[in-house]
Amino acid sequence: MSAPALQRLDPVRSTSPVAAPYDLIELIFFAYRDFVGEADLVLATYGFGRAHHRVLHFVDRLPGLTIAELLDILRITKQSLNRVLRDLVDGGFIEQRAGVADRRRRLLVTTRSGEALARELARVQSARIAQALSEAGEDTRSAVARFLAGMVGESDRAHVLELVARGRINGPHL
Amino acid sequence: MSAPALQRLDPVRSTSPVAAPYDLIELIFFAYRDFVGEADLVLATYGFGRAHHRVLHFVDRLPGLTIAELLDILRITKQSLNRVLRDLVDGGFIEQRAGVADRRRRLLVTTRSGEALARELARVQSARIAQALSEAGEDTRSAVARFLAGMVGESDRAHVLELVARGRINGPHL
DNA sequence: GCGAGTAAGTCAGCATTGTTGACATATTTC
DNA sequence: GAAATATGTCAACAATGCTGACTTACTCGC
Repeated sequence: MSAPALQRLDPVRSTSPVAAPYDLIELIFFAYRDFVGEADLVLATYGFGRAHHRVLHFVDRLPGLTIAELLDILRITKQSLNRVLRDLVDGGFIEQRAGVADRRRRLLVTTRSGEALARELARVQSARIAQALSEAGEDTRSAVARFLAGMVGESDRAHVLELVARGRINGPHL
Repeated sequence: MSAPALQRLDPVRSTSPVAAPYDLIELIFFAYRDFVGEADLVLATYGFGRAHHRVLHFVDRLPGLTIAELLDILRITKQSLNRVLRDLVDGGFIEQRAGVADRRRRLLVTTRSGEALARELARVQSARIAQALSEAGEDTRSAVARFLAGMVGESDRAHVLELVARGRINGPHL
């Protein structure tokens, strides 16, 4: 009598096909909704949107990034990118420099105010992450990082991990 | 000599202000990009987008959901919701029934084909989650769930956890 | 039963951010 | 010098958010 009861309490071990992890699917939605929503409020005071945030973030983290690399990270078209990049350049948040070895390339870097905005946005997102980690227990950090890395498409995973590591060795800005 | 070396290896314990967890910020972006991107491919074959997915998902998980509850979950306007809901109703994926106690309410339920589509989408997302969990180690599941719950805004957290639990007691569909 | 409040639907217009297609410019490479 | 490459740009369109204004149907309190 205890075996069937246990099985009922643990759907993951029920007969195939396996039950979907609906709790995680939904928590990812709610977590992401609030994670980006908070940054949106800051961005709105500058007249920017999420698209601007993504560009500013990666340029800040990977100074000297080229257009082609950025397109590869964001997976959008150059027309979409150019629209928001123009806003950031016109607003004095990002500067473009001609490439050294190849002058066709535009190396993107943040200006002083671009760096300040990028850090302000990182700060509010960091605070939320730090709070979530402290609630979940500090030992969950590496588990969460491994899980998130595993969610990235296999064909792109090595590239993503390389980018994340590249940004990190530039060191913390704060 | 070992103390400063350790400190350099653990920026979280460095002097305030604390270093931002850039790796997690970026992994959240890449993980979410690929998580929803895969479902988008399936949705496109039906002529639907992400907005349709969200509606279909929650109606499938919480049968009898009202418009007001759905608006509260998705945090969009009724005009935006109505646009995609109409597509789903016209396509025969969702049905509306008059409320029992209050006939002004529309109780939303999935049709047979709506349920099938919702499950197909849940299946591809489940596969990615299962793979990420197995790579990260199965013991990471609860840590990830706690972290994600902690990322939800505090004012909405109890509500979100209640919704996730409510969906769960309906039992796995597969 | 009547008036106020509530749940939902709708019309019109607009902003952001994605798309495709076509073409231009500057630079490098062979 | 020709072909390939990196980037920019114009135009049009689609998906999905938004605001504001108004309607319909129903419930509730008196």
